[in-house]
Amino acid sequence: MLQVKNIREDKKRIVNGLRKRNWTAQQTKVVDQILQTDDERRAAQKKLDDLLAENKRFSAQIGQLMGQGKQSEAEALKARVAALKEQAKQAEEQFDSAKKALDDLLYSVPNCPHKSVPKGAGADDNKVHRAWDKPFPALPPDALPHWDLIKKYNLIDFDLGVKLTGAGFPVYRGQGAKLQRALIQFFLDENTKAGYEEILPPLLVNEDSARGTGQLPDKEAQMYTCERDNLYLIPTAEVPVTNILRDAIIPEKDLPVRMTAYTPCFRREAGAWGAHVRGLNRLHQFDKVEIVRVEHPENSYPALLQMLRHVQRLLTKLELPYRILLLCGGDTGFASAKTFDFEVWSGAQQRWLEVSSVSNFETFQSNRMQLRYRDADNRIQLAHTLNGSALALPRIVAALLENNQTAEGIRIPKALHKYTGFKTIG
RNA sequence: GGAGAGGUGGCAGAGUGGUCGAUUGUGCUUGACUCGAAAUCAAGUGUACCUCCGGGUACCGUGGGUUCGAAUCCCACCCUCUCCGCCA
Repeated sequence: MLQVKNIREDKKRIVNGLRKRNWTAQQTKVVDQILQTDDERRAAQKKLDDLLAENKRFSAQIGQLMGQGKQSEAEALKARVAALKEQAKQAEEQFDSAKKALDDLLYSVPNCPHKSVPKGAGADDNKVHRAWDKPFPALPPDALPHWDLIKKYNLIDFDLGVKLTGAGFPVYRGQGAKLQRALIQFFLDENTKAGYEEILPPLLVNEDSARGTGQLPDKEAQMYTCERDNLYLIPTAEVPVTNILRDAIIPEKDLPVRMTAYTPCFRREAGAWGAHVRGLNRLHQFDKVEIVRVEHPENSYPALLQMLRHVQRLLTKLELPYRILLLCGGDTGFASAKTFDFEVWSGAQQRWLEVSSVSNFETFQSNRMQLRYRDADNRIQLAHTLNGSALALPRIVAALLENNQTAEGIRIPKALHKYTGFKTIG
């Protein structure tokens, strides 16, 4: 969540930021409401603190008097304290309600987009950051979409998934399963080479963790829950991996922290179903390798670009046509200040598929989870957090299958040969 | 699942109603000694919020309660460890 301090210091910047998310002038009034509520909270806290301080002084006096055996004087003081206590109770109620009102408001406001983020309402307003300027792979006119290729070569069985679990839970088999494993290992190896520590985290997280990265309180509908145990199935590795550093104070010399993790991801995705979500385009369970960084604020935007270059290298090695979009304000995720999406060209579907989203959250997550570093002057500051997919598997597989189909089978890119153990599917 | 023990500062570990935000040890930082290091000595060393920048308040697993006063007493919950059972 945003820091009240920042809103207070630079309200204009925050309001302008929200306008870039296509907020109306009316909606941005919440910013004033926050400042006003914060004033109320501070006043209430001052009042409460003063009353408590007074109470404490009396209590100490009573203790002294009792020690000296002056019972009657002590009793007299007790009577005076009783009135104070009533006031303190009221002050506490005022403080609690102001605090809660403030938190509710803060939770409802998304991150302020970076100054380089364009204004816009949705996907149509995104800017192409890097276009694909080479030709697309030449496919025969009867090229098959991946859902047909999957059947043809018996790589993934959706019907079996329905039998075992339900729609959106595919069963990978044979070369399909091996391709999955190969990609995971390829990504992890590449990420490790780039300096990211490999993490294998739990797939279930508790409430604190879900709140830390911003899945709670709002987006509970997105997650599968284990209510009996009050746990959540992770929608992305970002959740357990970033929360590793929840409530931590990192010495500045240990920055940046770079981590990578493969996990299955579980998403309920109550939303549109139809042609665009056929096959591997949208699933309830899918595999993803994630990269997470914790950075010094001064270094977070250079780090974001580094992550971009890293993901580009992965796609280049996989020989996939891709483009990079800079998301506009309206399309940028709630917690993010700046997001780039990677899309690969899906030759048979003749459309771009999102395979990675790389974001800088600045202090939005770290403020929520108290992820801090100690600077050279020994001051404690919020760190910046970033993450990105490197990469999400299903759509990578879709593009690989579609773009590389030949009469003799599906060609596997060279970089994967040592992982798959085969050069073609078929 | 059953039985027991326990959750206190980076770590270890005291503290069973008042001057305890907390003894002590250790670690860490700085200084002294030293050619340098070790050892030794001295000082410092939690977090958050508020502030008239003097200071104030809260936090001893979490939430309630008793009391003028709670780390300490009471209630509920959560978690960890040990043993048994089950199990990859």
